[in-house]
Amino acid sequence: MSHFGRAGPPDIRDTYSLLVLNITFRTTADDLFPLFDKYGKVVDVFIPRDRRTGDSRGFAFVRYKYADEAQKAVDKLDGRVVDGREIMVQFAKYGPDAERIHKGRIVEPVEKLKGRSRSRSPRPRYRDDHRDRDYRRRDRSRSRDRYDERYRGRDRDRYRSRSRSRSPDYRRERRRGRYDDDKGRSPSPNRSVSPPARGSASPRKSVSPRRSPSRSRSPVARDEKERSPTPKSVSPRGRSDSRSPSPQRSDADE
DNA sequence: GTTGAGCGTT
Repeated sequence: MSHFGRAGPPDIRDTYSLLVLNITFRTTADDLFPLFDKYGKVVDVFIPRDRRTGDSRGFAFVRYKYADEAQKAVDKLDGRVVDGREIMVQFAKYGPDAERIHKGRIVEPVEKLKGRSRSRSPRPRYRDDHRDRDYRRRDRSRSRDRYDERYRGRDRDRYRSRSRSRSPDYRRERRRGRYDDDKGRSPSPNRSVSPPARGSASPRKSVSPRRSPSRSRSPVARDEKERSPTPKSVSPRGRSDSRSPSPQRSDADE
């Protein structure tokens, strides 16, 4: 039914892929299908989602059967507000398998229709094809790197596949940008493997400044207070759960 | 519950 992209690419003999950007994170293919289908024959609608979380990335791919209809949808739906967000529809350039050309068949309406409609979107941004696209890729990481940093090194390779092979030095730089305070972590190899005893590891900085005084002053007293905050009227729900009730496990975990 | 430049799967 509306499970587009669930069974993989249906048939891309001469379908034109449109890239829909700036869509809401909760917009599904079902919402885009009737929207794009009204302007032409939509072969398939696919919305890439996260590998780990499974959430939408914020963009979708709409495949049209004809380029004229696709172009029309781009001109009509591009810049249209969907779900309260303005979406941007444009022809997909980067494909998993060079959809632009299929078996010698020219499937690139962008060149043919490029001069047809110049009104792209109310929000024209830099579209540098031969420009240094390294900075843009690095820049967009600041919003989704929170996931990338977890599986970096595995699935990340496939993402880099579509891009030109870059030196390994590049990825170090981009990740260093996030850890500005990590500039001095290199000469401290033992620091990476010395978090066993947080109570005696860093006597100088200790852990948290807020809970530090409580512990250093009277660790037992705090425990008692947390365990029995108000003897006269204790909460029936058990607010003693304020902090992790199992700190011993967390210590040896990481 | 968050995030908003960009390009895709069985």
